[in-house]
Amino acid sequence: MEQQTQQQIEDGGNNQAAGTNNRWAPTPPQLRILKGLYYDKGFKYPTPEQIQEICLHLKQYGQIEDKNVFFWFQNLKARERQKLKEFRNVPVGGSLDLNFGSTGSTSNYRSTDRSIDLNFGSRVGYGADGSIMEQRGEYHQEIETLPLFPMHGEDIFGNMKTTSEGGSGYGGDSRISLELSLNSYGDADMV
Amino acid sequence: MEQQTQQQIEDGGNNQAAGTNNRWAPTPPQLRILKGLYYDKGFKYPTPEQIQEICLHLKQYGQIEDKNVFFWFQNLKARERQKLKEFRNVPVGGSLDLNFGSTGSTSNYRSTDRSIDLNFGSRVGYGADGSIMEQRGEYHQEIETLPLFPMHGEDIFGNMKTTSEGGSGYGGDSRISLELSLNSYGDADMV
DNA sequence: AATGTATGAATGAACG
DNA sequence: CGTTCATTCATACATT
Repeated sequence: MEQQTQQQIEDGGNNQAAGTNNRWAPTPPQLRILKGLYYDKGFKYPTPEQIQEICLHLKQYGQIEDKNVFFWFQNLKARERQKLKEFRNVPVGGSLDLNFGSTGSTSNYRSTDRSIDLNFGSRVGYGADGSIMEQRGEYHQEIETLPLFPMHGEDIFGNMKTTSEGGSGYGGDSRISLELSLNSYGDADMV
Repeated sequence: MEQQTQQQIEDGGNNQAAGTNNRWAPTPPQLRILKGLYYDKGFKYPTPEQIQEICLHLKQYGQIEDKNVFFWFQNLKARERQKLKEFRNVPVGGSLDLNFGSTGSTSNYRSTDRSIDLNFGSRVGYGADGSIMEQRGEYHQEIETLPLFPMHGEDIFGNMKTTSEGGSGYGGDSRISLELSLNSYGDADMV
């Protein structure tokens, strides 16, 4: 699969053919960066703040909004997980029986028992140097202030950024640095 | 739809011309079964488990993967919706027969069981166009955890270094630092 | 060959 | 978050 011949119509900035194209499509550079974050950095759970940072950075490579970044991560996570699960042998059917669950059926427990750290401070933490340190704590991230933005609407983010920084107390410049490793992410995908 | 004038001559079996042919095409038996499920059984929303079961069953009729089944259902549903939509815009001039082709069993249920009756050998004649009826809003059958799978499976750089907790992962890891060289902010690297 | 059509595949967006 | 919808891209055949 992966037909790469697909031309993503990278409107190098804002080629929005007025009214014709509403759907955002990542430009190659944007995609490269996003993939770099996701795969290289293992950065999969960006907080609203981080989404903004990323989005802001990606703007120089083409038109893009916060929600696009948000969806991009959401979709990738969802699809990756889906793909991953297809392995379990899941016969359980009338015609295709199963019986004796031999085969290392990877019991994917959602264990709530983690003997390790309890000091989950799931909440994002900003390093002193300004780098963002975070990553989901599994379970349910109860980031109190996390609004879970999307949902139809345009300004989903309108409320989170802007003025207050919330508890971070990190005003103004929460600059992040993306150390983009020039990997061959660019698709150039196969086929 | 399907103005069956086309005889998609897919080598009824296994055309895998190594490397040359990547795109899956249902073999006649597979197509017959799939359509039977969709039209006869009104089976339109297979769960991941059911998809696997169907796929497994169809394997005896030719090479096939879960995602193929997944896409098949997705596309069929989408295209019927699309067609119905078009109908509404048609300048109602002639005779749009809204055939309610209830080919036999009207079982429009979302089987609460994982077993799918693939043993119906009845050939159906769904040559008609949108004759599908609504079925949305059905209740969900909470089986357990659901997988799914689509999406490309490219692992080009398969770095995935991160935690990849996959499911139970509660790695202490989860701590990345997003370093985005902001220096490129001013850079005019427009695509 | 060029054009049209059916359909597999991919993915952004949105729902519950 | 898992699932579904909407659009679009890509490609195999079919048609003329």
